[in-house]
Amino acid sequence: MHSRSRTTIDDVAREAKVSTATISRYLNDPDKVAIQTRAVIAATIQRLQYQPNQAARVLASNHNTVIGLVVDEIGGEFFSPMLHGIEKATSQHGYDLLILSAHGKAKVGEYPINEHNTAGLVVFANSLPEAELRRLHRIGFPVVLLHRSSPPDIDIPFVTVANHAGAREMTDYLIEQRGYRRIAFLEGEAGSEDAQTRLQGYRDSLEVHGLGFDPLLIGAGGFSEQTAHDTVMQWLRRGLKIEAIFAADDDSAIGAMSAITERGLRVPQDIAVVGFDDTRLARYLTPPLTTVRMPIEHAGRLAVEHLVQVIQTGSTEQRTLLPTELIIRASCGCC
Amino acid sequence: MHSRSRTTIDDVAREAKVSTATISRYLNDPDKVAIQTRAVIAATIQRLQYQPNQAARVLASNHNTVIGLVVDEIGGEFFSPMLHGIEKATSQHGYDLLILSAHGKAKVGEYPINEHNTAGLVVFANSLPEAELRRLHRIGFPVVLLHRSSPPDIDIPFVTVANHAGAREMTDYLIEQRGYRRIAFLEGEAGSEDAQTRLQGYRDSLEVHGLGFDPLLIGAGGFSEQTAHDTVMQWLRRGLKIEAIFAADDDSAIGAMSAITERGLRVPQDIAVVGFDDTRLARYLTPPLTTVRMPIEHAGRLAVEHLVQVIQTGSTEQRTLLPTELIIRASCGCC
DNA sequence: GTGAAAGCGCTAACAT
DNA sequence: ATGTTAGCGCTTTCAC
Repeated sequence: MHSRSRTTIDDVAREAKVSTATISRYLNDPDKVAIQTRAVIAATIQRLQYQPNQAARVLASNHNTVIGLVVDEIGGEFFSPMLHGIEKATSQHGYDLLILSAHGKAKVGEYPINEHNTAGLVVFANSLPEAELRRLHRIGFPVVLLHRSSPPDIDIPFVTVANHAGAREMTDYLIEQRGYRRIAFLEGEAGSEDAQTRLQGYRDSLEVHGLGFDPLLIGAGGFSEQTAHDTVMQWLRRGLKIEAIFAADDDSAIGAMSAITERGLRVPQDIAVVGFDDTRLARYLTPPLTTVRMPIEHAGRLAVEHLVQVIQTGSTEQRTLLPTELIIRASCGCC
Repeated sequence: MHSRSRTTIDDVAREAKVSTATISRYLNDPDKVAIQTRAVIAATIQRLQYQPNQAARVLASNHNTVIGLVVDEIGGEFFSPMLHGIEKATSQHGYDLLILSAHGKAKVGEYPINEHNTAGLVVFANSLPEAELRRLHRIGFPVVLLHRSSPPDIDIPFVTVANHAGAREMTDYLIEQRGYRRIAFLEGEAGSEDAQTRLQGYRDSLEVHGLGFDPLLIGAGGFSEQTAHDTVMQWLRRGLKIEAIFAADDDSAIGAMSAITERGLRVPQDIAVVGFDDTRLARYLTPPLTTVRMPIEHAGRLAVEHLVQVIQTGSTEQRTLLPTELIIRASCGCC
């Protein structure tokens, strides 16, 4: 453990021959201090290498400039742009960023980032259990949800994307433009709202087109290359008849493609594959991946901006649904 | 701003009819509290939805479990695996992670994450100026550098990869196995030690093979797809004769490849391209990218583990140099 | 096993 | 413009 730092505000005050209050003023609003005094203090701080103790400042002022981000696990193609957007917006607004990977680690009421060390929280998907969300909401603490909506009976602002419309559009396209009938779906992670909504979009499209829903055509993708690969491998071994695979995200689309290729089949001639997200990888795949583009970075930025608004004004847009866009490349058999 | 939280340790103490000291003991070491008292306290905490104030705990105990990570900007293919490694190791050792994107924002002595709110720091590349590094070192604060070495006259532990050997090996391969003579090099970011060391590895290989060093064959890559693209475009327009391009990282290799393709040339038949890092994208490119694999995630994990060791025991390995590995794919013209 | 009380380093009235 | 002082919420001796 690090020993207590030697230099405190008292040391500086003593050396500069002023009171601690003046040092504090200098730190928080230099204009309130005479210009000559300012110079003396600056020199003393420099000489003593004084570093204000944040914990003490927060405690005394009940005011802090840290924005917390709760995620479950950092990984996959998805996180990089999201973090980038969040980080940029955070520093633009003069806040620091505290990232917690919750991993479902703590019990409710035991999260190491909460109302005491942050000014507000961006909560990704279901990285926090609903009980903790409710507790935060009850005490009026600023929270913005990202990639999930608010529990129905309370109203926490959220930023998410049009998953249902995107999935619906993609499926419509596969049916109407490409003429596929037997379209399999690789589900996302259990419990993920994104995952569930995309599945619903797919099902609704099938229904509208009078195509029966076949449970055999639904498999686990887990937002993971490996999981998707294994599922598709099984389908293929069993000789399941499939014309196209709609993967709930690009990572699982990659897994699907590699499984198909390994079985000696071709994408899209034998089986078409499409994804969701349009991560950076998508256009580099062979064939390039048809997918639904999500404004990942933008969503991250918006979440922070809304949070800052809540922190500063007490309120913000309740619900933000960002549009998606169909990106047609070769993997769907269009060209 | 969030108003002060309603429930404090005093409230709990009063309601539970014990002293604050007992609550504190319960929080820090329940065994020191009688079992019946424990139950009462637990119930009271639950009922009052009490959340200990971290700032106050840190202040009073001078002890915290946050590990700080300083980066300059989150983005690119590189960060995702690095953060993943860091995050995993951090939580495995029971610490929380505070990430600061420094962006060269603060003056020395003004960093929002320092000895007061963290138990130690992992500092990525040159996200912190040397003066701050020296200050931290002077006060004996635990720091581990990642992807840079220690300033020569002091000894801060660091974890980095064998950039020189990797670049050297790659260049040797291009010359000896592929027979290229005119090999251009796309430099990395100015000031980056990784960048500089890779360039040196390239130059040393040329020299050993009796190939003169041609300054015209060195261009800006900036660890960026765009920068590299522009540089290569210029080279091509000027009709510079090049057999191969060694990009200082995979991102810039992608830019090089797209510039070549846009000019109607082929990789590798007309110009070979190789990169450095082996990010996830590399194998999906067309053609797949020959590159130098770096254990990015592992390096991140190690940095944290060494830091934890410093925090807990006061010392650790001074220098860790992780090996790289040549990954031969099609972009170098091998197949 | 538990309580009383003195801080931790700083801020924010309130004085002067 | 500057000093005095009472906390912020918690931990930690030292008694009992």
